Amino acid sequence: MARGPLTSPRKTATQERSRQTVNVLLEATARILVKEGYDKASTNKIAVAAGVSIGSLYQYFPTKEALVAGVVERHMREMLDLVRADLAEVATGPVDEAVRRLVAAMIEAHRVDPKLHRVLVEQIPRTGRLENIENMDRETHKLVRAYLEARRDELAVSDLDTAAFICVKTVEALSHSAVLGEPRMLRKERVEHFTDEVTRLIVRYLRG
Amino acid sequence: MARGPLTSPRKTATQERSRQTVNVLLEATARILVKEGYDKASTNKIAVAAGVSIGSLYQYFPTKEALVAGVVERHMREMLDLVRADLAEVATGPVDEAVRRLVAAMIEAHRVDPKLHRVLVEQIPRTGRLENIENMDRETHKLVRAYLEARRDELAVSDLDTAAFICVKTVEALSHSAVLGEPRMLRKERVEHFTDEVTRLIVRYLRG
Amino acid sequence: MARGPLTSPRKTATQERSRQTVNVLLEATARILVKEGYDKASTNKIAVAAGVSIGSLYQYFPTKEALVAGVVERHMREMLDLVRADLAEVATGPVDEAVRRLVAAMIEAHRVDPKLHRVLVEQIPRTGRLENIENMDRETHKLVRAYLEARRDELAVSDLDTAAFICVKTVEALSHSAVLGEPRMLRKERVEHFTDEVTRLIVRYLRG
Amino acid sequence: MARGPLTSPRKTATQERSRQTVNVLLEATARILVKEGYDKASTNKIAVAAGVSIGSLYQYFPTKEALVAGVVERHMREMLDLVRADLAEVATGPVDEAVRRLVAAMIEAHRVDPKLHRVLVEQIPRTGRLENIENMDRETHKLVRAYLEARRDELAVSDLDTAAFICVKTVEALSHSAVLGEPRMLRKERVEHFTDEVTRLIVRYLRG
DNA sequence: TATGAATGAGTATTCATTCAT
DNA sequence: TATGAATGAATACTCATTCAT
Repeated sequence: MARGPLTSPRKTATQERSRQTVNVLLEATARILVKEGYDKASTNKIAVAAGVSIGSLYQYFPTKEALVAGVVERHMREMLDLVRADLAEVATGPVDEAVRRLVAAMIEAHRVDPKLHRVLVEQIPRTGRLENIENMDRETHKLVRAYLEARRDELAVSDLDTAAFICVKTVEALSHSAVLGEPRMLRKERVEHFTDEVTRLIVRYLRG
Repeated sequence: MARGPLTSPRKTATQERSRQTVNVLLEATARILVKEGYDKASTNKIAVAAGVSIGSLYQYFPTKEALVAGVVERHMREMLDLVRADLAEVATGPVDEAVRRLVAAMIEAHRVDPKLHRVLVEQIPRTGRLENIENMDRETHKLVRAYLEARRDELAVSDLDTAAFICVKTVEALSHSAVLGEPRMLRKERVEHFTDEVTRLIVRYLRG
Repeated sequence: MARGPLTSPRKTATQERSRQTVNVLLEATARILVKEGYDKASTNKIAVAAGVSIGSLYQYFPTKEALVAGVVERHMREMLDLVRADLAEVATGPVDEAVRRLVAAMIEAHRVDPKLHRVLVEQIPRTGRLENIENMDRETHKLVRAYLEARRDELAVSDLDTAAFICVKTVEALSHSAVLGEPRMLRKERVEHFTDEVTRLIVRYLRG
Repeated sequence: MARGPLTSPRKTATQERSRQTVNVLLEATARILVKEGYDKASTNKIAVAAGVSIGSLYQYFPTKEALVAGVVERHMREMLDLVRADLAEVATGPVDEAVRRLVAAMIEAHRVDPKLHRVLVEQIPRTGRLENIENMDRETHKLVRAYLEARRDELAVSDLDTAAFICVKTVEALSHSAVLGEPRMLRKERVEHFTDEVTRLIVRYLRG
């Protein structure tokens, strides 16, 4: 895209500054959400924590909902990226390997920022733009469904949608509960065991 | 009902009136929680909806938290009672039958009041008395673990705790998602199918 | 005291019971005032502390103000009685002895229930029946003025009212401040000294 | 005003506006305290009286206590400043002159805003920042004690602390009672007389 | 006469959002 | 474009008092 020298679509200083501010605000929001919980995370507190005036905050995010949605989307994207990357690597591999990777990736994804994840899942009111918190699952569902479809003849499943639904929800729920509710289940010496068990659960279901 | 001569421990009018008020308040709270969500469910609104003065509300529930906790506990008890009753009936039966009952009961439990369930799970801040929302899972875990222990020699599981954890969380998550997120998966003609699938998932895992 | 049989103005059982209840209520009020302060001393709390129903409380005292006024009046009467008794004993004695007794009595009076005294003086809103908290001073003023009048020719005062005003207010203020603000000034070994000083202050003023 | 080259620390418009708001709030608070008494002086009423939104009130004073403390401190400072100024002028003068000035100053101080003074003294709950209402007396005590120390050899007092305590409390109590309780004692033609009497009381005590 | 459940106006305080500078 | 003072509706909760039983 960049032909000559200096023609590269460099961001203007202003654009750069804006991006900066947006970033700073999202990070401050995440921090405050974790520290104070959703209810006590006021936009004024967030602005102070970000070192940005409340006026500027509203320049970039017109409502509190938009601000929180920003954090949610960023967090979910991060998690999804991990899963997507891992799944891509095994997209053409055997089922047991693929499932194991899915499980490991999902656990890893929940470890990106467990405290933030908990707040987002447990406390954010699902209204407006925030209704779609479960988007990640929908995306994962698509990926898994596509994989199952490709491997259909190896599998003993009647209904691809139900199968994908079960795989994704199950792996997600177990990762979530293990990371957030039973951290001792994921101590170094036991992660392997846990991953094995979940993998077995899914593989047997799929293979029949 | 009172045959004997005046000895029956009949409730006083006063006690009866109090019990009434408490009930009315819990019901109104549930209704408002569903209609407005946790954040907008103000105690004043609830009192109006209950046809009770705000003063009376605070006579019975000293904080908003206590009021919501009352609703949570009642709802969780209802759900748990369903599961417990069904599980008791198959406590000595074969694994596949028991699992099928667990799955069916869990779906049924999530159908008691799905909208309320969603609000309670998604929006209630886990602080103080409200921290224990997941108690139901803990109770169910105990029941399932006891069952697995009794049937240990039929099962191919190494670690009872992990196995119980996986069973409960998985069935709970799938029921929850199906009832709340994919209601079409539970249309009359498909409930059977869905129950079959989840049962298969668990049974194969346990039987090895 | 009772000569004839059964003619004594004996209180009926009912009257006795009423008097009891009133007493219990006044005592509970004083207790709660000391423990919680005026603002947090609610009539409901007082009723509970008195072991009396809120309904009964309002049968005997139609408003919170009346209840507190009861306590104020009782307390002020107790204090005043002490002063009056001591003053009566020296009503015909020499000035220095009388003043010393006034000072001692005033200190004693402030020691009857200093914590209650503080609450009554510092926190009770002076409205309605409560406006007259300073009544005690007015009574004492009369007594002292009468004494000064009787001894007028020994004294070097031009104006009896001003002199009485100065005596009473001064002794009262110093007793109050010593008892409530500088308790170390009234330790056993120093009471004498303090009493001496205050006595000297007043005697010199009066004697000229 | 700004002669020099732009270096004058001129207040920004913003700072000026803030200072204004604070002032307006303190004045409204004093007004409402006088008109309604402490208990009925709600923050909302005060905000309305100040022509300021309730939100702004809380921007500057985080609690009702802080607001009232602001009024108390300002009022006590005003009173103290009067006393301090007068005392400074006679710090090296003879005892009778000094005492007379102290008495006159104290009366003057109580006349700054007698109604407000009454409310502050009689109704403010002594908790937190408000505990120190009697600070003025403590300050005055220091000043008087220092004076007495300097003049020690002219005086017939054994104990400087007790003497200072007696002087300050007595003069304060008499001024307070005269201004607030017996205003007729301070009518034009009688102030002189009253001041004389109080001065005599103290001077004789000190001189022995 | 005693009871205590019920009342509801009133309180201090918060916080998302606006807008003059 | 950035700032932060200002806004005011809304909130959880209290308490003196009433009145049906």
